Amino acid sequence: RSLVVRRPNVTKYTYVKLDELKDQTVVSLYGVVVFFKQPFKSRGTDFCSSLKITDQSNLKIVCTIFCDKLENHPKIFQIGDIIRLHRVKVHSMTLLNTHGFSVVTFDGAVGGPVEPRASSLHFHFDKEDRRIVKELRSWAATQTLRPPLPTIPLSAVQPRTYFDLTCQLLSKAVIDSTCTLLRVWDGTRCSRPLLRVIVERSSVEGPSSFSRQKENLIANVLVYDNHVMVARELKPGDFLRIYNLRAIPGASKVPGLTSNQLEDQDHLAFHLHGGTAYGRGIRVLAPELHPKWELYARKEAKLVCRGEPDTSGGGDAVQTSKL
DNA sequence: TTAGGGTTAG
Repeated sequence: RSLVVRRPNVTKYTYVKLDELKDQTVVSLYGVVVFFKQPFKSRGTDFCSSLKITDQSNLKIVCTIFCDKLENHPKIFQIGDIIRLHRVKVHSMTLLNTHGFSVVTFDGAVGGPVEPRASSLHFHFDKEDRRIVKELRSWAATQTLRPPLPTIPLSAVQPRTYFDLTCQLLSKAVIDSTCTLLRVWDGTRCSRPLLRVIVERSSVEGPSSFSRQKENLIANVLVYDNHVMVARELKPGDFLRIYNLRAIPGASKVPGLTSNQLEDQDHLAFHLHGGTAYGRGIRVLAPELHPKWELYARKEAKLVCRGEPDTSGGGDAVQTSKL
């Protein structure tokens, strides 16, 4: 009988800076995200994540990740997120994932918890990683890495603008092969009236109607083309960030029926147009990025209901669990 | 292989 002593995995990763990249080599590195697209279906067999990263060398390097499984793509939610890439290959000053590739991301906020968001089941993470993340955060804080679009609440949305929306999906409905309706809220009331979109009850996933008070808080988001297949995977109750969403006044050219075309002239609809320009896309948010719904929603419920109890039965104030 | 950032045009 023999005793097998399993040595701990002592794989030591060496991380290079972006000004140390040599063509055709396989490297591991840390960076700060300065641009990203959520994974989108390529014309080949894989999803594609397209991003640009930087570090203390101040170079900006494009990185492209092809992977057939969505969950293996980097979990990036905003400009300034920290990313760690293992085994990417340098191709004429761009990076491509290669065999054995793995990725972990972190929020970029100085002083925040260093919580790894891994895209693989097993990953290495130790004190040294913690140190590098903190170092990169501090450096990034001295740079100007503002996102091109702010994440703003519905209450601050202006017509004819593009913005990122953090919200909860309440229900969804397939409208046709190129368009899906997402009914969402973020606990704030839009300063403009919201367009109503009427769909067949049978096509709705999730509740098909809500209390009148709640309806006033629900934004109808029409997602088109390539976003339809991402929308298919979403479940009512999911917390989402929708990138490069566009607020459009008026009921014209909205597929399906709206309640009253004339009356709804100035009502806001939200369109997620086809394509991935400007990082346009949808992402389910990691739990640590879930907004503080109780605070938002309770406050809003008071404003809306003026202290009167909600009539929907479930209560409008909090929707933290699956519906 | 695929994409190779830089607004749909509903």
